Amino acid sequence: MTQEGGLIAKKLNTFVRLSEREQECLAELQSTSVHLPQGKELISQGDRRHDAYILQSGWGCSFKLLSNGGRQIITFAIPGDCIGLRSVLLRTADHSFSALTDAVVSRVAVSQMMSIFAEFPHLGAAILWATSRDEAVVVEHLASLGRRDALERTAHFFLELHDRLRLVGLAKNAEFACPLSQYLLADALGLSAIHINRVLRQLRERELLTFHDHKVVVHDAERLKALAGYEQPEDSPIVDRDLDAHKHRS
Amino acid sequence: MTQEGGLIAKKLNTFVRLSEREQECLAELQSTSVHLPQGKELISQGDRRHDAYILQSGWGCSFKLLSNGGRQIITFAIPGDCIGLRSVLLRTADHSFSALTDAVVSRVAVSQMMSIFAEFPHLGAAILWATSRDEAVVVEHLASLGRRDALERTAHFFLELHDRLRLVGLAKNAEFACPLSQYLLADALGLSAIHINRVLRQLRERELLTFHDHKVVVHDAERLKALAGYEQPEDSPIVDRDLDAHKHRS
DNA sequence: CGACGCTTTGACACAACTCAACAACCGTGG
DNA sequence: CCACGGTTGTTGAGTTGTGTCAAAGCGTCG
Repeated sequence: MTQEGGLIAKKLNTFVRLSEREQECLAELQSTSVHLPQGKELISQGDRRHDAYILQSGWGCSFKLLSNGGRQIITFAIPGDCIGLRSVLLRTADHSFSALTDAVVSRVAVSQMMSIFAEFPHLGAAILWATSRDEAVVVEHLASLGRRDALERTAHFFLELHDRLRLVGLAKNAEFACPLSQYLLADALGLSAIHINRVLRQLRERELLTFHDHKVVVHDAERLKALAGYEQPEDSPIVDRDLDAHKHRS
Repeated sequence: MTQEGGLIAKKLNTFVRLSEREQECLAELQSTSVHLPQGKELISQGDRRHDAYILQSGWGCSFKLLSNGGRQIITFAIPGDCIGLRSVLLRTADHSFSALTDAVVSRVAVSQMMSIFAEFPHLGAAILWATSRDEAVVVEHLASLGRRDALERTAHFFLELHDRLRLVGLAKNAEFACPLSQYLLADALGLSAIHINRVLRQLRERELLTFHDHKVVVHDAERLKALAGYEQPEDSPIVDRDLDAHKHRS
């Protein structure tokens, strides 16, 4: 509910309860905001060194351009997500990021990130948790591309997106706004746009899910989950004792 | 060359030069070693809480079992790799890990990991770098599954594996030992074992690469890279100044 | 020796791709 | 106001890459 510290604070609070000072630290990180027009490329594959960002509002996507002419979207970024955190330590960016809608981001320098770990290890751990969760999403995505057919894959994608949006309060129970085109879905799911269209029709005809007019409606979550082989992630907070264990050692 | 600190030290040294004390710290982490027989499952999908490990010798793989009966191998682990580091903070393991050959690992508790970040931030950053690099591999893998055909995908896989093995000194210039079966390749590359066989034959007939008798020989690296659209990762060390920047701030 | 795991090959089936055409829906400018 | 081009969505017909099924070859090991 509290917006102090932005949507990322809301997300991290799911993991560990953040103290006043940690909330403030998060809020400070996001004090300067940059506006990105739709289509703007924030990070480009091959950039020599880049910062990380926190997405305040709008949607984006990180993707790779392949030498065979294809494009693979790694993940869509929604408000409250960290951008480029994974690759700040790499010498060159291994992927691009661009804004899919008008968006607002806050820049976070590598040095700021390092300070957080030094001064607020608790908050640092929460950020690492969010990063782990993001990577778990990427890994699920990988499994989808490798071993699920088009229908399962598409169903799984929307269920996952739904859960992520819920974490930051951007989805109602069975419905959410979704500014993606069928071309974008295709590049994310490793299919052709034409086939995505056919799959969406099937989902609609089976009365499982509707994707229309930038809005997704889940009509039968249970059957959809069964079809996709979807397993709910566990977002319950872990006990703080686990994180602080190292203080009491040796 | 120096084996102190194990193969992981060799790998991390590519990133930043580690001090004596940091080397010692790494060596201490690996002081206790556990032997894993071939096929042993070290981490199982759904485990409630698990530690991280460092793989000393042998090969392993992390994978997901899907409800549709399929299996997707996320990544193969080779000596010097961290295992399960990505998901230590998650409440339940999102994937399994098992030993593909007889193997030796060292267990690293979460609390030990946290202490490293507190006491040896430099070393912690090096570990984060290795983690980032591993994730970059996963992301490339994702792009392969989504947007490369069977031939490109297989070629790309072997080139990447070759580079990873070189980082820990386990590959000669054009040749390396590889204890994988065609079934394992299939589950990693999202293909059927039968089709993998056809692809391998094609690579052999085109005199690009041979996979036989647990040994891979690269016959024409240049043409293979062109076919796969492979881009060499940059492993040059970044300047230490970047990492230490936060010490001199505010 | 036979049993088993892994590899290899052929014939056929099917999921997903490509090409081509058209329909709906914009915002823009005449 | 309507005509317009551009983008996105929809559908059909034919092609192709990859999966499935079946069977045989070959090491290895008990």
